[in-house]
Amino acid sequence: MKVISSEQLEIAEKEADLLLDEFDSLRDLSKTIVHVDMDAFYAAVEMRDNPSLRDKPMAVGGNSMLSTSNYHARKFGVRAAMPGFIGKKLCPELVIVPLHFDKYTSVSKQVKGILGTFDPNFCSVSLDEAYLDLTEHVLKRQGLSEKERSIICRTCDNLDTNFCLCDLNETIGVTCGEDGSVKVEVTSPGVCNTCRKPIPEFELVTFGLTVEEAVKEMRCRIQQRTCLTASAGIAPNMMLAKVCSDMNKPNGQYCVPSTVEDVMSFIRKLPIRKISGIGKVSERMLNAVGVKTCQELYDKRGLLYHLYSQISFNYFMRICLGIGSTTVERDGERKSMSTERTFSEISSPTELYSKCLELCHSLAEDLQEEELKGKTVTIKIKTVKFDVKTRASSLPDYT
DNA sequence: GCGGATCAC
DNA sequence: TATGGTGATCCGC
Repeated sequence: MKVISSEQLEIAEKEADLLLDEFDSLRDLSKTIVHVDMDAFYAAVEMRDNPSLRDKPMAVGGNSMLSTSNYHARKFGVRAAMPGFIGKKLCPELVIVPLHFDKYTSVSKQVKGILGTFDPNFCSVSLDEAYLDLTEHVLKRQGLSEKERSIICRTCDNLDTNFCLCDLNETIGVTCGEDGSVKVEVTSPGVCNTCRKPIPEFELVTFGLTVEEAVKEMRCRIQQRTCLTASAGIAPNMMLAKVCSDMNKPNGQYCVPSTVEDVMSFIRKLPIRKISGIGKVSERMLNAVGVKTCQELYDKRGLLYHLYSQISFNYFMRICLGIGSTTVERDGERKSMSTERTFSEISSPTELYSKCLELCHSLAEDLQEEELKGKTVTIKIKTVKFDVKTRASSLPDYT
């Protein structure tokens, strides 16, 4: 910063303004993108299936690492990616439940089934997160009847296990009145056909024609099917939608309308850390040059132009304009595959080689499962001091 | 292509 | 007492 003159800053600002104009002229507000995010997913599944956990601070994972915590535990500062024993220190009452991956996978499948009815080309990021392009759905939605926009919901959101917890939309029928109005018909009065438990109180809810109504319907369908809540963000691009899904968490949604004015007033005050891709380190570095909000990315564009690479600078300029990707596409071919394990201290070379061989066999198996070969082999080692070193070698042929 | 780093989940 | 695993990307050589 010291050697950058005010002339250089001015020149850089002009360069930046050209780039900003270019990005601005390519701005696409024609798409409606939604980011859906299950609330405290793993913890919520465990609480659903074990009522005794519901009023306790709890986290899912192990003593070495927590994957997620429930909202009660978060009040104590217990967070994802925190070692379990630290969590216990912050909250001695903390209950730690081991991971049940198979369960999360099957719940995730149920959710994906619902997402697919809104956008068949939706793109999932992980078990609990996905992006959808609802542009098509909203167009189609204008022609949907009231019945097609109605679903059956439990009136109370309690998870009393004495009652049927199946999706009522599969056990109870909805019929259409002669005047087009919607009526509910109980086809299995009192008791659920599947689980044989009494059916709880329910009501018919009809959703409107807007994106926001569509997303409410989607979240409601997810809740009826899985007994879990989701939050969602609606915006003209993926970057903004992702930020929005966090605004009214848990069990909420937020929408940035598709106008330049709405996008700009939303992005202005937003702390840079909220943007996916800007982590702890980038935040600290940007803070150091006086950038805390997205507006300040713009204000300091002359300086950033000099301090960062072309790629990073372009990224920052797109952020301060509120521009992001408008095409949700399935990710392409995988580019790498790896296996790593953390184990207690070993220093004997024989033991280290044997550990390495184990991992090689395991990786080879994984590669064969997807019928893949690799050309660059990387070995990674972590010391007791948590130093990480990698050594890579590219082979003449795939192996 | 390599090694160090950051980031997301 | 003790801090994961996987995949992607970027930077500077």
